[in-house]
Amino acid sequence: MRFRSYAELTPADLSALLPLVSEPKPLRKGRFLQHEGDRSTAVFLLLEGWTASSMSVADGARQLVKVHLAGDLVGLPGLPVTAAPDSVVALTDIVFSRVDMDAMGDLFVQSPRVAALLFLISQEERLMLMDRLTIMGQRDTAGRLAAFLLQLHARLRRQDPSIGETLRCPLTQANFADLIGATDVHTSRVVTQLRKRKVLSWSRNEIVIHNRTALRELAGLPERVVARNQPWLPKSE
Amino acid sequence: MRFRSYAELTPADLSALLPLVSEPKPLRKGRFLQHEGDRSTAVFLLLEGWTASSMSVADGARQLVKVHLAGDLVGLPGLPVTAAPDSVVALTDIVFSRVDMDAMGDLFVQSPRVAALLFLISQEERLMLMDRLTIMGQRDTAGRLAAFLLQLHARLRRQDPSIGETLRCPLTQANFADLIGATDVHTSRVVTQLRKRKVLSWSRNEIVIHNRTALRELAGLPERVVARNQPWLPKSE
DNA sequence: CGTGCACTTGACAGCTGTCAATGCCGGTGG
DNA sequence: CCACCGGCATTGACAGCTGTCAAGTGCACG
Repeated sequence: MRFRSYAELTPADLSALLPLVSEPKPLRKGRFLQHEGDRSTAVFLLLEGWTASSMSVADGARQLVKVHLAGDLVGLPGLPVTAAPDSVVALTDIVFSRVDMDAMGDLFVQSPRVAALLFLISQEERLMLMDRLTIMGQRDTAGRLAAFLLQLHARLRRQDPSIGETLRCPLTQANFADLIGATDVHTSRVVTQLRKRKVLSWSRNEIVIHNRTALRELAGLPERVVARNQPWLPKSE
Repeated sequence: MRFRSYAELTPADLSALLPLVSEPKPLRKGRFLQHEGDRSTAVFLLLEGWTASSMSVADGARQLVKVHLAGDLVGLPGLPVTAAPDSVVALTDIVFSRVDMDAMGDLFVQSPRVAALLFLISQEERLMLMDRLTIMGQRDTAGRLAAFLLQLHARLRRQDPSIGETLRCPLTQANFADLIGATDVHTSRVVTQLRKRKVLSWSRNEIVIHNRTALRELAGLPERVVARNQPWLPKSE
């Protein structure tokens, strides 16, 4: 669970979270959780698997805005608007649950601490988007790819520290291209170069980082360090 | 105030907000509210004027991540991390106030409704970043400029509907270049083209939109419509 | 063994960055 | 009142990264 990154959860906190989720439902790879333009601004909790949210522009091109991992809340940015801004597609077979918004309202009343943690997580999402925006504006394709790999690796490693420098993921090179705003062709060329320079190895579903320093230099952004247990957070109960 | 975009504020709501802000302080144009890397992760409320937050990458290039207007909270994305991720510079003479984080914690306890509104505003910020990310990945400089102008105009118009199609702002073309990830030289060329096509006029501090449809097409993203008075929001009191 | 998806490679064009010089305008000082 | 100055914007020439089109390879799966 994302919450634990910021503070310990008491039993009371955990029970406050329970009403948010209903029964888990499965969905096949390739199916959509939501389409852009949908009137229902639903929120989901991803329980297993990978999803991606994408936004498409006039000429049909699409940008992958975010990759969701198990434990991530999906759809929050659609909350303030009347139509879903992004499509959410399952990159693998997944298990998800719908989040009841009335329960979300109650959460703010009954568990200020958990609400504050949810707030913190949203700020972290903002920061990740700011980083990606900066990278997109200032770095070439190699730098963009490096930055995204580092960000994704950090997220995966938070879930499972035992992965070391290995990144197992269902994303294709075309997916990475959509994530960093490049074409699949050019992304392939860049990957080939990074392989030649022994920065990483990259086979179908497994990427291994060999030279993290080189990736950091390509990316050009500092690592973000999470601040845990902030003193201003409301106490549990 | 941003909050009013989403719901009416009762007197109780307003009084819940008061402890957040201390005495207003002025700051000269060009001075910094915060530097990237600062250990203090402070939050500010901008009361008058314009600020911009920027992130710089290894080679010295910098990306303007966001332009803040009066009423905006500044520094929230720095909350989850130990060092300030962005620098905040005053684009004009400004008046600001520091936000007391303990009061922020109390806000979650004592006014769930206002906390939920703060949460909604953060989701809106996320959405704006997602839009900008998509634009950066998928559109050329003309499209990026168009999209940013539309987004900025919508924000200004929310504050003051009487501005019509005119956009008065202290941003230079070099600022716009940093905002959309282009060089000042190329931005100037694109502005010249848009002028020739009678899409807009652009003089030092005043931009007038003549053909909004053309801008929308260049941008390639739909307009976002705010959903007010959502039923799940906690009631006041 | 055939089919489809993912990836690779080559050739070429175009958008955009870089370098450099010039023009414009408001503010300052003589 | 006029000359100078600095910030901002414009224009030209050229190189380079990246997109596009197209063909080909390799691997997984039925």
